Amino acid sequence: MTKYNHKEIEGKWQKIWEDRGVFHAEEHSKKPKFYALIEFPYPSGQGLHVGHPRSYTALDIVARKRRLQGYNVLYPIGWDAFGLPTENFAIKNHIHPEIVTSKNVARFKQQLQSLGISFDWSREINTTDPNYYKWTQWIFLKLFEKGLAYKKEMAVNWCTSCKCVLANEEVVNGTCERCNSEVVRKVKSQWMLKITDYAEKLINDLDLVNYPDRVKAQQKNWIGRSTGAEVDFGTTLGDTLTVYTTRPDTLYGATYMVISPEHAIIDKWKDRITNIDAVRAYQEEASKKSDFERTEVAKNKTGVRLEGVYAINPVNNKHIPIFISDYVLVSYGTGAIMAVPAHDTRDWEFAKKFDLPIIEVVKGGNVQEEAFTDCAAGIMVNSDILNGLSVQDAKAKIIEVLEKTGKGHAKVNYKLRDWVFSRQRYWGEPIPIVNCPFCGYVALSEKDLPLRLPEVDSYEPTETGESPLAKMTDWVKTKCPKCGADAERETDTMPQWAGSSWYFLRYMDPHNDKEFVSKEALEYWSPVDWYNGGMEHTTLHLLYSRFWHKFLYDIGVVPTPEPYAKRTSHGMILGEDNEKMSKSRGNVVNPDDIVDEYGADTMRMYEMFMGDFEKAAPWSPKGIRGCRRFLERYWNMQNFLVQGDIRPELESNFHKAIKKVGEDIENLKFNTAIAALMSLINDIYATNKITFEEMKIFTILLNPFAPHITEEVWNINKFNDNIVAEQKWCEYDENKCIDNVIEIAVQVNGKLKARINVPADIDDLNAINMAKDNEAVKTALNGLTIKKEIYVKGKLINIVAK
RNA sequence: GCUGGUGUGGCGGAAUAGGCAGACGCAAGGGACUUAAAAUCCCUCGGUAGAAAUAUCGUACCGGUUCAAGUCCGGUCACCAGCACCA
Repeated sequence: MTKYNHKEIEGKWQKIWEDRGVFHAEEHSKKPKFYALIEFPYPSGQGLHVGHPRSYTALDIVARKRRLQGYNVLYPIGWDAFGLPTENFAIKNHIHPEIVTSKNVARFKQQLQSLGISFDWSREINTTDPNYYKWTQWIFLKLFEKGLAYKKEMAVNWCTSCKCVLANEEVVNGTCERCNSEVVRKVKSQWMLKITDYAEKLINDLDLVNYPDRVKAQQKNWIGRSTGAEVDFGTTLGDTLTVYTTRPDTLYGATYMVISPEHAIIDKWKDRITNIDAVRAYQEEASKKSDFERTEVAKNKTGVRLEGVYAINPVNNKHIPIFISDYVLVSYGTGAIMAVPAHDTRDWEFAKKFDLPIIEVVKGGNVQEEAFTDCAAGIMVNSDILNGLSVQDAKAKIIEVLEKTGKGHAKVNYKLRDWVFSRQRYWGEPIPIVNCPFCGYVALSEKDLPLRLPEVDSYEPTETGESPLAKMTDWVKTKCPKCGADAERETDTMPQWAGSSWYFLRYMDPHNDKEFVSKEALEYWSPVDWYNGGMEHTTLHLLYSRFWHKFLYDIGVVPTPEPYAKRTSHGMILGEDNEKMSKSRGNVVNPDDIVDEYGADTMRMYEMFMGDFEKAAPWSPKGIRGCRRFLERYWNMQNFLVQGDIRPELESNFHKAIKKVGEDIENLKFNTAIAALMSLINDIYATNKITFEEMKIFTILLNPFAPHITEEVWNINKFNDNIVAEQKWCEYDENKCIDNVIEIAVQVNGKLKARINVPADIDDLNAINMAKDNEAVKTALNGLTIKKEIYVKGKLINIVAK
């Protein structure tokens, strides 16, 4: 037998697969379907990273196994190609982003194909293709039509480097998620999507899907549902101020009120507030701070009292002072709170600083020393009608009273904000809206889609914060689709998240030019059966795409309320130094080098073997050699191949391995599946030969992990034509997984004394008797009285003696 | 601070309806083959004591439940991720 030569084998089989189209999903199939999905890559200039294939290989293994099991598998691939890095590269090097994109895509494609991932390349999509973004725009128009897309003047997150607004989800620790530059607040008119309308469904419908708990928890956390009440406080100036609180039970403990510096009532009261200058100065100061600065000084509470006005507590008519302070956010609840310093840490700090009264209303703490917040089990005091009630009962009762008197009502609030959807950049989907001086914002009609990006000479973002498209006067100037008057196009573009919010639908029917997807394809393929991706998208792409999908479901164009039936998440591949791979650390591993030196099969094996799939794992250049050795050992088994069936002495080894590998693949335990194959090969080597039937089974089990070498072995030995086209996944027989003779551990008082071999079907009494016959056990029991004997079937005997 | 998670050899990691801790791989040491090296094959490989049989300790730390705890319960510490003045 020749030596294992990965270079010859891998190129050969990749070509055969491609020529025969063996991985193309079938149309109009009667087979059961299986839709596996990975997050389509952003084709960056750096090329593929060793992190990418971890996810792709994992689902490739599942997809290949499912094909062998008779499923019609859809495992598609495409390009999430709009976005800033490409645009920035284009600006710097004066190349059109479209050209940059197609170059990067070609590189990525070649790299992915060298890994032997069984993608259906006939369904390749690209978000920057007008035939694709036509339908992204179409979905936007549907959102607009239903009132879920609206334009609003508001304070937004502005990245000083990208010169572009960001969604809340894109701001991390006050900096830009992409470039880490400072994010400041800027008031701009922006397109928004009403994701908040779906807050409740996005939480509740997590019950319908199979996601890891950590993903569900993170999404719930981000949406941030809280239940409480809105309470109307009167004021001595006649106006009502409504506050939101999760603790209406503590209403009698409210000793002052705080409104955010941006609260609208201040303008209304400007002539009645006697210290308006001080108030204005504070507002001015607060507006200058970025969100980041505001939270940085979180410990140190600041504020100014509004002189000349009091709020009136609706339950006891007590007059309490009103402050403005930036610890109250304008964008949450009503922008106003009742402060209960006895039972809220922030209010307590503020009260201490401004020397305000602290009234205990739940017994149990020492509220002069610190806020007593952990008081859910406490009893109400100093609260008139609530005295003596539990916190829970007090909540219910006070809400009842407020509702009866019209002074308040139960209320649910969310931390989730609407999605800021416009970007002041060139390389994105144009928003298909025209601003008409007479009709306002008017949608393009469907027949005018796609609205193509105009050719421009310069894509530079502007200092003024306007989109580069605004400079294209010919393109901007248009007629109102409704009244025909002179009008202007929207010049902002959509964020990168737009195209990725529905791409999995397009894969079902990628070449359709009449509809975004045909009904038939939707009915057959929906939902995605298994979606694997990174944790970093939990509150971005994953949330956004669920929102879009739910909207599409509500308007009747998709058949399922949730897009993904099952979601799993892979851990990151770290550098050898256990740090995140990055150019600046110099610890990046290029997959091309690994494929060249060891081959794609070794690379795939190693990425699956290196650790728990769901956890981060450091790259080890030495560890990869173990996987290469394993494949060579597999290859070399051809040297001692003999005719014959599974040998009786290896029967249970094989059946156990079939069971283990199959189950482990379904449970993302690729590392232990491979370990099982390594153990099996060690067992085979111990006998110095392998039979044809054994080789066949081993080859099929290994095929999803190492598809090239297994095809070659299959082909050389003429088992039949090729695995993917003809072979079935192996079955195991539960009865044959059991050994005839099993080893049992024998303990005396919990300490291991011996191991004995017994027949598998031995009964308790005989097993214990055999154990007691053992010399080592006899010695240990010498002089002791047996108190208790425990036999755990097939595993262990424990004899308790004194 | 809140939410979720993790803590096991020199290293990556196995083992949870409680039942032999360290599977599998890497590294290391020894041996075979070789003029030599590489490759390959075989053996050893948690600590302590011992020539060995063996004994004893050992899954972050303290305590508990149990015949039996890496696994369950109570508490502590450390680290990772997400959120964070959200009332």
